[in-house]
Amino acid sequence: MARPIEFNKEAVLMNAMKVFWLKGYESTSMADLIEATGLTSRSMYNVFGSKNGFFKATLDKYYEGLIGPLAKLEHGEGAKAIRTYVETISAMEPLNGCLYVNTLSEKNSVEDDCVRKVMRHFERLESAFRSKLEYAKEHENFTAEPKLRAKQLVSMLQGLAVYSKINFSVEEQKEMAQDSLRMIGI
Amino acid sequence: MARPIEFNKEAVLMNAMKVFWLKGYESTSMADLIEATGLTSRSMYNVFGSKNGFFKATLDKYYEGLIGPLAKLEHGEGAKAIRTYVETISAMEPLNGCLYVNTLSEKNSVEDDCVRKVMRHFERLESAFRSKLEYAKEHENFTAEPKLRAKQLVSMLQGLAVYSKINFSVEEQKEMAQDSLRMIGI
DNA sequence: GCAGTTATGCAACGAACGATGCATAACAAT
DNA sequence: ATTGTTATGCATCGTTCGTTGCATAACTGC
Repeated sequence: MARPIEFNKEAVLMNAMKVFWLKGYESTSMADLIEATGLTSRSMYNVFGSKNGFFKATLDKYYEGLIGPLAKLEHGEGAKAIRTYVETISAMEPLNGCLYVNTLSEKNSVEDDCVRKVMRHFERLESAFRSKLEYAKEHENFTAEPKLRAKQLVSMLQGLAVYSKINFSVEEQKEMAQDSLRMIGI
Repeated sequence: MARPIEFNKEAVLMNAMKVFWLKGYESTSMADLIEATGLTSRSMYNVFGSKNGFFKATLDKYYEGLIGPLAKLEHGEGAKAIRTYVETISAMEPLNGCLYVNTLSEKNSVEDDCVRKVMRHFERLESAFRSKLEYAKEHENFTAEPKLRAKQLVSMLQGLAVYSKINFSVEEQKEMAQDSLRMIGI
């Protein structure tokens, strides 16, 4: 029917995501995105509508790297599922912390729909943790309060994302996550 | 000698700090600061030199609220000192998380001297934790690895600052901090 | 009261920001 | 080959950004 799109949308989103991840939403300019993606300003606006729309699309791209482990956690059972999840996440290279955590830090700068997307993810994660911990309390040798410890797990991962900005080492990150699991009692 | 300054520097810094804290460095404009402080643009530049200089001064203002508990921690002894510190920090109202943690999240947007200031603080905190934990291992009933657990303590507090953006409740924050101390073993 | 010094008030700077108008190019359907 | 539709290339929009020049005001020391 019409002229086809020339660029690879997935590659464009991946490159844009890395820029937002590295620089943050506010301090990433359209010029930065143009340089990183090779798109023209006009094409970006045709496809994504606005800077915020573009950012939202890159959040979805980032989510693609999160949903796998999360789904596996949700469909898993007990402490084992949690260990697997935490080990997977803590082994990821933190290009610049975690894009979702960075977005929370910038929450008063980015538009609401983006913040809500991020918050929903963390709520879903906490809920999954709680569910697995409740199972572990009933059928395994976990004794603490699932609701509180689920919060601790989320908060712990968020803390790691921040800490990685001070002391970046995947090995250390993994070690800290392992120790956290031990402390939490799973 | 010359015309005296008309504004109250401490009040100006306090108001500016709150704006940076709420909105972040990048998305705080000079216009925002003018509105919040009542200063004219010209006076701000006379005193602080630049937006970054102004921000650095507000970081110092924020630090005034941190140095008290930190100094008390450093001069204290063993697990008790750590408990006191964590309880004090977790009882603070997180206007919008923690300004220092927010600054780390924006670390690729703010100038180096500001980031270094923040990083030095967390390094100093971690070092203080380690020192107290080493004492606790020798003279009290603490058994874990001080170096690793000191990192956990810093990371835990940073995690709390992020988590407070999702679920803001000082009571819950205090509860989580208490539980963290329990988990860490002090 | 005059000289020296610094803060303030006002206006405006150039640059960068996000976003858009419009002519043209590239395709599919007929 | 013509028509309809949408992407691209290019120029540029109006705003907001951080920052500054300059005349004047407010003070101290002599």
